[in-house]
Amino acid sequence: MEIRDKNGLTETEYLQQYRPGDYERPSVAVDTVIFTVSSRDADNYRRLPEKKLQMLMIRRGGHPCLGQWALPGGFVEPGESTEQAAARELLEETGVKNVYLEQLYTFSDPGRDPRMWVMSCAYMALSDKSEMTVQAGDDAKSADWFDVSLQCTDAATEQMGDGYRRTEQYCLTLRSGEEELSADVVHTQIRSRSGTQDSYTIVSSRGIAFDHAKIITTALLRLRGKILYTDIALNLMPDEFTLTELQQVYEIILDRQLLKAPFRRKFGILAEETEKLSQAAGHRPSRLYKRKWLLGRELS
Amino acid sequence: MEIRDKNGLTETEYLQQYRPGDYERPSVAVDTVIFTVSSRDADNYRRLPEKKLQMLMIRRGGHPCLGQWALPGGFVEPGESTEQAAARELLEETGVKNVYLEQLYTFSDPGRDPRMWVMSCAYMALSDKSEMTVQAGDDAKSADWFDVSLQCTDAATEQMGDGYRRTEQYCLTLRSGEEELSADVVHTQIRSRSGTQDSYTIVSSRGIAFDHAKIITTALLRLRGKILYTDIALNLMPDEFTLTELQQVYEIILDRQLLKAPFRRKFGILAEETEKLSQAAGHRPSRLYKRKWLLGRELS
DNA sequence: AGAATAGTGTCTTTTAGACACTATAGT
DNA sequence: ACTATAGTGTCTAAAAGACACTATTCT
Repeated sequence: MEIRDKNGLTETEYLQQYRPGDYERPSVAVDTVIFTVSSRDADNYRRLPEKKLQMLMIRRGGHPCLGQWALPGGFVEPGESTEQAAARELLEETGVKNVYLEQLYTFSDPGRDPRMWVMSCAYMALSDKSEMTVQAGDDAKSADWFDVSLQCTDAATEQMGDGYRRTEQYCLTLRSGEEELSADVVHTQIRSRSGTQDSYTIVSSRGIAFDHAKIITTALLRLRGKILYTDIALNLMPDEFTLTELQQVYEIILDRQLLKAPFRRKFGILAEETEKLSQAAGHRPSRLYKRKWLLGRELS
Repeated sequence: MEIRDKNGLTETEYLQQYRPGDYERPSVAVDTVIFTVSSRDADNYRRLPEKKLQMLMIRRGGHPCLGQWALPGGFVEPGESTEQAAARELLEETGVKNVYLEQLYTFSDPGRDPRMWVMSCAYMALSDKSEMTVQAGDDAKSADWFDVSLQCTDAATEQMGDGYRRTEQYCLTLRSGEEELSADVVHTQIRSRSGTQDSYTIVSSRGIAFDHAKIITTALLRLRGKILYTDIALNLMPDEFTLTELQQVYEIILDRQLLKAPFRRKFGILAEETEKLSQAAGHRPSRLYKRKWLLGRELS
């Protein structure tokens, strides 16, 4: 680079003399919503085990939000990307590694952390290992899997002169043994010619730290949307699985029943037959499948 | 809050005595890819004007990347969200306001800015006002609209033991009068049971500052995907437009021709008839439409 | 035998793709 | 009359939805 700026400096010279200003900078954290699917045997020996969507939360051992549950996460360190930070924090705080990780959204509302200016670059992780070594972190923290349920309790659209405003109310519930956390989150969309506004507002949050109910809701809605046109759901499956299990995973994520035949036509291409059959079912055994990669193609 | 932590402090007391640590923090910038559609009259009086997809770039007046072109953007200030920062910078640097704005991705590779640790929370904006008051910013900066073209020049998928690696090579070209900027960007996807990696790499960049070629490519691919199942393309249209114009916008974004009848069946529901007809065409005039809001529903 | 799930066949409806045909203003 | 676009009709192929039927294992 031989170009010189108005002070007569080349780029190399400029960089050598460059001193960062001392304006205020935000802290940048990463927080990860990590989903898994658990199986619990049914009461009836004939029936298939019941599946549940679960996510990992960590109990806070200090202020703020002491005693509440937060997403695994932490601050990004110099020299690493947010993605590396998310993977590192997941490993440090919970022992989880080798998972599917995708950037979700960056939350930056001023005041989302009462201590100081903190942005959170949120990630969504998917993993099949229900029996992961979830090791508690350092001080008085404990990690636990929570059953997740997100229900749309109300939705309304009102026309405005030049556009509309739509509000969707969601009730998020997390359950783990005794513990029951919940939050009401309202998603407001305003659309008009003069702009757009999309905001999630936490109406009430019982036991969920910071704005993490917002992050979890965003992750769940993203997951619901994406399993219909990508193969990410396969990251939730073990090495070998039956097509019925795959369908159950879709059903708990979408929170609705699907028909067997059309499901197999559409999503069967994500799986490849093995020679094996499921063992010791109280009924006809089922063929086991393994993941078939889409090789960059899209679904449907 | 009456709960006390291990030091016996309540949350209020804790927050009062809290002092942020002096660990290193990144600067956080916002950068916005703003797209518009321009019309240029054809040589033949009968033919429709030709449409082009355009985006706004700003010439850098200082190091680093002096003389190259960068996305409009700047640093997030205390007390504002990234979305507010993106809107503010867009207004300050280019005079553009009231546009559709959506968060794109947060770029955080260490070393993406040679001066210091800077993350960029990137936004995509869509607007119809081709005749926006694009006022140059402060020092020696100039803003200009560039015609955009993104072509996939090569794609390959190679199977790996337990998964695959796919690489897609894109050639991005930006043209404005004399100025021609271009970059080759490779999108690599690695998928396997033990994780996922998605990276954009800038192979070469001619005239585009920092990693902005990456951001632009991401925005274009997002736009291509989203116009097929949302109504965001309507943000690129003026108040009144013909269905052929709408189709042209889809065609320049997708970079392929569409058939008229199926296009109207699928996307015609995004528009509402007016009484007016287009004027002074060298052929049969066409009905003008205005935007019809989807009211939160999905397309197709 | 009976219960529960596994797996497939097929009918209908909807949507996408392709193409041809008619309509209409301006020169 | 001719040109270029406007707008619609319709045939075909593919995909989605719904449901019924057969198959198989365990108790």
